[in-house]
Amino acid sequence: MKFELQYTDSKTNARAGLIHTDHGDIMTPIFMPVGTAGTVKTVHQTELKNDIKAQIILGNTYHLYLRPGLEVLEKAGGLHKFNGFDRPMLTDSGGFQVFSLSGIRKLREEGVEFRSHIDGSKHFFSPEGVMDIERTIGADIMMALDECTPGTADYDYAKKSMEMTHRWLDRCIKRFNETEPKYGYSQALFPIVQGCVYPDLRKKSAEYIASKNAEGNAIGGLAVGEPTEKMYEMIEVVNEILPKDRPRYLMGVGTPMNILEGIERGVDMFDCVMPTRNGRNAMLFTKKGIMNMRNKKWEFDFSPIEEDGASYVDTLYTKAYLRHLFHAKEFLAMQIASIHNLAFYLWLVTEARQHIIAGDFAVWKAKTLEEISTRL
RNA sequence: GGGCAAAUUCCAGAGUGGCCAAAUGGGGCAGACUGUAAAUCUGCUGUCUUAUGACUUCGGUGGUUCGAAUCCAUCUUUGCCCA
Repeated sequence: MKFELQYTDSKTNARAGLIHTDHGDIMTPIFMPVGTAGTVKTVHQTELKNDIKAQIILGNTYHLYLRPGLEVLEKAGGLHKFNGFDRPMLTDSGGFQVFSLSGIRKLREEGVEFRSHIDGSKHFFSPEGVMDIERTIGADIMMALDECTPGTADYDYAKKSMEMTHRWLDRCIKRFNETEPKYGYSQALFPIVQGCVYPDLRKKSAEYIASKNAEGNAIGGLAVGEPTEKMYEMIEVVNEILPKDRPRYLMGVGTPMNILEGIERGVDMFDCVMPTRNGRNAMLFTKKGIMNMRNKKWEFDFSPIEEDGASYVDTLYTKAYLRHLFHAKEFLAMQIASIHNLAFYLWLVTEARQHIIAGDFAVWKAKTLEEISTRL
């Protein structure tokens, strides 16, 4: 993997760049659709590529390890061959599941033990084991195993958690360096900054992560219960330290507004379940604002979903029809909403990139932020 | 023609003297969702601009009772059975 920083905005920290991988290039800033179980829910790979114009998608170590399991993935020849998506992929390590599945896991220095959410069976994830799993999945970018600390953690907990994440990182790096990719293309390893909402911890973590000289760096443990302003503050503290010549990945974030704020603060990569999950739950993000497609107000609105929308579904279908599909609980509703939202997110970051290059990012951002935040 | 059973809030359907504006499910209305245990979850859903408040409802009418969706009489409608 190689990162090429192409433009830096003169008034903000926004950047435009290019990530080269063996599965193709990624223009940054970029949004990466989340495909936890080897699929971006309800969306075909052809739609992902041609309509949404996704340049890279995510997979998840915990989920793919449990199902379909490593034997299937290895015999398939890796996740790219298995799911038919031939563009870059990134796998999360299971660090987020330490947070989201906190009720069914035990954490210790050695690693984390999960009770499978599927059948209750026990599975131990060590940093070394996670590297092995990610090698088998074969994503272009592998994430180090971390503890995603809740945004509400107290200082002592956040400090201890961060320190363990650092020790886990060293073990990840060691194993990563001792092993080879399995399918003939290269894989990069991204470490993850933690430190909760505490600036001194974030600073310390960013320095530690930066010292590892990784091909790219991630900021984790944000948008997990802390106030949004704290999140922005932490991004600023961290990006002050993370190397400028490597991509910066803000994990799990976020709303379209969060993404613009992140870009302005020098973040290059984003992922979030919001466009797909909220889409499945009838929430649409558009250039003019946010719509709840279940609302009665759309009942007789036969105008296109979005006049100048980013994908074909926007003009192929009307608001009234999409509302009908949601009320009838038809699968197509979720498909349309997911394609629409993802296409919107990709449009947003592509547009941001163009304005960074054009030199008017700040002006564009201020105007866009207001428009897309409106409640329709 | 005779006998039996039933009619409940938008729908289905509990409730058979006070704790009933009435369970539950559906439907409807709105909200939430941030490295996906989520096609999920939450709230509201008789009227009164707020209610631990008032008022109007349980096929119609008339009774019994301190009090009725619940008991009685009668009418209407529906279903089943016998002719």
